[in-house]
Amino acid sequence: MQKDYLYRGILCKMKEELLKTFGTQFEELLIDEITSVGRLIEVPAGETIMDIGNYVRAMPLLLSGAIKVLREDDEGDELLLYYLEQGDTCSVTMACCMGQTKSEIRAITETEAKIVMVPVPKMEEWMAKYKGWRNYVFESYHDRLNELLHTVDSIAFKNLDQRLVAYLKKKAQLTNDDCIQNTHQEIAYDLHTSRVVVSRLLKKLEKMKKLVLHRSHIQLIDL
Amino acid sequence: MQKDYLYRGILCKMKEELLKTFGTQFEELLIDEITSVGRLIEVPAGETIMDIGNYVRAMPLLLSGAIKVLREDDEGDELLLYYLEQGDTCSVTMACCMGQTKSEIRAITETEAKIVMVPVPKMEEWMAKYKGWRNYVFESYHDRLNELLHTVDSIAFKNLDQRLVAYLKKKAQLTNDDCIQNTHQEIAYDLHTSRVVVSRLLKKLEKMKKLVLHRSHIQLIDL
DNA sequence: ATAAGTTTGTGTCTTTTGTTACCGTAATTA
DNA sequence: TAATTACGGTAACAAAAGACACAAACTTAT
Repeated sequence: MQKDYLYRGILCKMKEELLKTFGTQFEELLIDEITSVGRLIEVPAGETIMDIGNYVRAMPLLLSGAIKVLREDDEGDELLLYYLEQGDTCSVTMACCMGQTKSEIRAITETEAKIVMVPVPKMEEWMAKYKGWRNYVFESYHDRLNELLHTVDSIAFKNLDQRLVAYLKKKAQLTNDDCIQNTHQEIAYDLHTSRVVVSRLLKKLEKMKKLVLHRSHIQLIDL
Repeated sequence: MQKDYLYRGILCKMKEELLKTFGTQFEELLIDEITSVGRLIEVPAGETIMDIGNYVRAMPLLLSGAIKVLREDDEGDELLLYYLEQGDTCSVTMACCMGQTKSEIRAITETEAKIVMVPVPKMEEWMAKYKGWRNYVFESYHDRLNELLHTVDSIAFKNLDQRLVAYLKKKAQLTNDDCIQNTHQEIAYDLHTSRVVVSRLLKKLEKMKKLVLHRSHIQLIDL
């Protein structure tokens, strides 16, 4: 009895969350289906929710928080590709589900995140059944492709100092905070460079009065 | 009378070509539909079939030949992203069709190419109707996403000499010819670097007996 | 309080890549 | 045939980024 009550409470909360994020683009019936087969999880920051080489059995719908998606080189060094935000899903993961192939990327929660996991067979079923779902899946692919294109732009066409500035701006926007809570080493990992180089460039930006450096955090002034 | 006969001949040829490339993955009914609404075009090498900023009204199915897909920076300099080959379609273009947005990329025929152009409204219709089409569209997105990931790898993790070797190998595979018919300047454009740098690296490879340089073409020996 | 670890600043050196300039030769055109 | 253009080789130099070494400042654990 008590348990059943609790369970219904969780479902209610989940439907509410789904409506908040997807209410305008998903059919009500679809939302109900997601509520009944999806699993709502709340993940703290810094958790790896998908890793390179893993097989994928479920597709994530991000209700809140941010997830960073990255790629790894032969030596195990990383490169940030892009962030997922509210309403996004991981297309690469999706593609892996469908194709039964291993994941090519790693996904780590950047902040605390609420995620609904949808089992793979359902996503195929809904594709034929709900236009809203079809459009969503396509738009996701579209968005991710475009984001990857801009990632390519930034690493192929921009210098490290420009990339660093863009990185800091994006981070501030994501966390809604002008104070970046990262060490130089962490930033270096994301940009796939060395700590020394990041420190050097940050110092240059500080001299240009664009930010103020502190231990383990950076106060943005005017980028 | 005469015209009608000719027309049927073209349709026959088109269906035959479609069967050759897509016979195993598309339903027969779908092939018929494509034959009746699609437009078969034969494009010589070097033609721009899609450009940055263009709106897209049709989706291309590549029956034969190769298409290079590239990105441009602020100064108008280019970077090769990947090649499309037989059976491929341009997902970025597709995404633009659906979303009614402008193209983010340029597509140029690398060799002579046979392409079937499918009007946008049909691709949506078929998505609900044919499982074969749905799978194809998804696989295309998947493949393109993965190719872009490997493009990112190569520009972020590899040195120019490694990228050059990979470029030459790919080109030889595409044209099925160990002799690369390009000037150093053309290669420099694709790799987004300068002619001098390409000449330098090619000379190094020649000294290592990996290839032989000639005017306007390069004979690969052992890469 | 001391020791150990973390974080950042800085100097020097090397490698990689980009830039400019100039020359010789091959190909094309007048 | 002469002039022009395209292509490639090379040297010299500059800029960007990476590698290494070490010190100073700050934090945490003992």
